[in-house]
Amino acid sequence: MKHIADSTVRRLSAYLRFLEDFETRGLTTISSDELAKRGGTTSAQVRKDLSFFGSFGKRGLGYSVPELAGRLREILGLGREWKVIIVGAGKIGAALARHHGFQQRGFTITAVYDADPQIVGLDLDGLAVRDAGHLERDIHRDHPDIAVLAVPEQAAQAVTDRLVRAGIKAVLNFAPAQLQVPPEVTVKTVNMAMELEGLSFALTNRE
Amino acid sequence: MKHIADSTVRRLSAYLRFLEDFETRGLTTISSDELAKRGGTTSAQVRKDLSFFGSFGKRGLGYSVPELAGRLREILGLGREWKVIIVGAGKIGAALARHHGFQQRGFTITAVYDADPQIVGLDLDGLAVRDAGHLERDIHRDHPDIAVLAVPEQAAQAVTDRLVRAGIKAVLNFAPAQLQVPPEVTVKTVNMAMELEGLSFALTNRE
DNA sequence: GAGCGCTTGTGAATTGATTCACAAGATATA
DNA sequence: TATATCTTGTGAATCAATTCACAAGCGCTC
Ligand SMILES: NC(=O)c1ccc[n+]([C@@H]2O[C@H](COP(=O)([O-])OP(=O)(O)OC[C@H]3O[C@@H](n4cnc5c(N)ncnc54)[C@H](O)[C@@H]3O)[C@@H](O)[C@H]2O)c1
Ligand SMILES: NC(=O)c1ccc[n+]([C@@H]2O[C@H](COP(=O)([O-])OP(=O)(O)OC[C@H]3O[C@@H](n4cnc5c(N)ncnc54)[C@H](O)[C@@H]3O)[C@@H](O)[C@H]2O)c1
Repeated sequence: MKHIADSTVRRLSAYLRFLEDFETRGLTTISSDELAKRGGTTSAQVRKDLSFFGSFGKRGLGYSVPELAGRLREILGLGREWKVIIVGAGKIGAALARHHGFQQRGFTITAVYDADPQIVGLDLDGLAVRDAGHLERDIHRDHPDIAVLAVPEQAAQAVTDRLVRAGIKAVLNFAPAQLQVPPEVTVKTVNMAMELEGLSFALTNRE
Repeated sequence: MKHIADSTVRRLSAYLRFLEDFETRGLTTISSDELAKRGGTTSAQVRKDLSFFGSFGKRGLGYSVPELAGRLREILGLGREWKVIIVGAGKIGAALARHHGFQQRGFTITAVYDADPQIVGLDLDGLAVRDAGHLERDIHRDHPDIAVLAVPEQAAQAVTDRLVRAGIKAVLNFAPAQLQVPPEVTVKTVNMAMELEGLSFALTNRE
């Protein structure tokens, strides 16, 4: 398959969210223009994004809301359950573990780990924090798909190396670090400090 | 000034982080190539990024670490304190309020708000959660620079409208919503569901 | 079933970002 | 002062993403 840009995937994800909203409001068809308005883009962009994967619309009519939603779920790989583990049960890790919004898109948090004996064993809305020493054993046994990294910056690379060695192929990283991984592993980093600095730049260099 | 791409600003932010690391390790000069290796980019990219703002290096030598760090702080607007308020003191809002990592870059959390009377008054590491009803009054009085939005999706647009009307010009949004704001307001959205879906896509469409 | 209004799908054109490649400046050495 | 070595700064070239623009398809009406 042709290479798909990251920005395209993000927009597909946004389109799906809008479609689900339209679906609950009982609408059955939608045009690329309505979808674009909702997502702050253009109708040509919407059609181009979809065209990488096939043609899902009807000329003169638009797209069937449930059909397009289904296609997008398929494209994004949301037709199955993904097992997610969280490493680091501190402030951000605990907030994520107790967030139930990911479940509805098929991301199930199956385990949470920490290295601090004070934290191991704590209950996070029904999930007991496990000992990070058992990470490898558990990964070999349970085969989680995605690891969320919520440990301090200094520990981030070392924990990543352990995860990768144990077979993890996808990491969502919250530490403000540029992680080194082999090419078959995908990392997405959420760097809040960087976002704040982007705002600082915008406020400073407003013309 | 010429328009600067978002991706450029993010890289500048990353360079600054590396420079600070080099600084603590006692290094005094660095080449664009070393900076590039550390940030997973190329030396030409580093030099091009910097060239938008001036020429800070010495041919044959590289860049002075403390000087370049200073210039980057200036460019990013980090030479001052930014007052940040957090709206929504739930799981994610509380985690952010209790995170002390933003302070060292000059982002001071000055207040946290919530609409739930059960939550108003709670102490978050020394910050008392204020009543969201006082948002406008407090913004007029304290002039915060940046608002972090950590309220449920359904409340996000309404709260944003209130913030914008009260004069806020920069918003860091954690709700999975595409916020509508006038052009003089900058919004950055951290959408974790979208990041997870990006990983799902990568795992599914691996060639 | 011809004509009209609407919207898709997609090559072509354009705009934007990254990479190339090299002249020119800086230091060091003799 | 001449020469060798290194690395910047930047136009030009390439690569990538977005926008344009329009032929073609679909449904509706008469
Ligand atoms: N809290 C926030 O709002 C926030 C915001 C932005 C970025 N971050 C980043 O997220 C990461 C976590 O932040 P936090 O505020 O949750 O910190 P925290 O100190 O509250 O939590 C970190 C947890 O990781 C655990 N840990 C340390 N080493 C470990 C290891 N090797 N294996 C397993 N667990 C380990 C610690 O015991 C601790 O419980 C940091 O990198 C931080 O910079 C946090
Ligand atoms: N917790 C997470 O890990 C996580 C992850 C991804 C995204 N998010 C998003 O972040 C947002 C907050 O999530 P959360 O898990 O912290 O939810 P939460 O329910 O724990 O907290 C939300 C808080 O906002 C407050 N609130 C509601 N309306 C308000 C208003 N009008 N003014 C001020 N405060 C108001 C509520 O009282 C509550 O305390 C949501 O949009 C969620 O989708 C959270």
